[in-house]
Amino acid sequence: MTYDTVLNALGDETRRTVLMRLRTGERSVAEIAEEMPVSRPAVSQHLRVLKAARLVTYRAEGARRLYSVDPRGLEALRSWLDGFWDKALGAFKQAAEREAARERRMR
Amino acid sequence: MTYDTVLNALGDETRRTVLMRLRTGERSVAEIAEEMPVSRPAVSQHLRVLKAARLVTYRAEGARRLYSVDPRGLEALRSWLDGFWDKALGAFKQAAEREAARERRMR
DNA sequence: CACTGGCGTTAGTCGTAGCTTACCGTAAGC
DNA sequence: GCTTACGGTAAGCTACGACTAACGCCAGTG
Repeated sequence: MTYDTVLNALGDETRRTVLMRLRTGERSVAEIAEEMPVSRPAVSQHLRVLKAARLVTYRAEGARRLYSVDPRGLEALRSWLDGFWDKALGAFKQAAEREAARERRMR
Repeated sequence: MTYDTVLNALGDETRRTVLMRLRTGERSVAEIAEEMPVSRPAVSQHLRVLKAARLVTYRAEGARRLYSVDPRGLEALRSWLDGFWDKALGAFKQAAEREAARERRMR
């Protein structure tokens, strides 16, 4: 839902590789699992977490479910990152100026 | 060092709040810990992970260590996000076109 | 030189996330 | 109808990671 759900989801290595597989196009659960060292139910559980974070979606095609990347989760992460960057910019400036002052004293 | 170290570090809620505290300026370990529900050693361990991910730095001031945000980790995360976005863009387009085609069939 | 405060480190406990096995529902094909 | 693929769910186990407690180190102060 929010950015912290996204970061929790992306905190796991296996989930990231699942997401990588989907980067080039949609795939079924079995297709994802067979090129990974984990079982199919494990992939299914990871997909549930990724879906809750709005990082993936699926469309049903018969009994199969074709998963693909959902841009909304990435968008949430990006906006959080931008906001954090702006807020922290002042602190960076302070540090840079303090560093510059120290340099002047050294000289 | 790379983006996955950053994502592993940001995957923990406590580490994110530590980073939030540092967003407004540099602080010592004790200062961070006293406004959090965890002990000082716990904060210290989280700071070590954040430091390995280039998300924080510190400067020694006597026996104290004043931690502040390190832009390099955020930069690594941003470039990864941008790259992923570009790679996945093709897949988004495909999905959008398929959706549009389905809409036309429905009509 | 003691001594105190501020941090880091280690050892060890404990909770939880991730994995597997097994089971159940569902959709298509015979 | 029965059977065969596909996938989500439940139960259980294991292992990793987060936390605390105790100890040790270094810098400043008397």
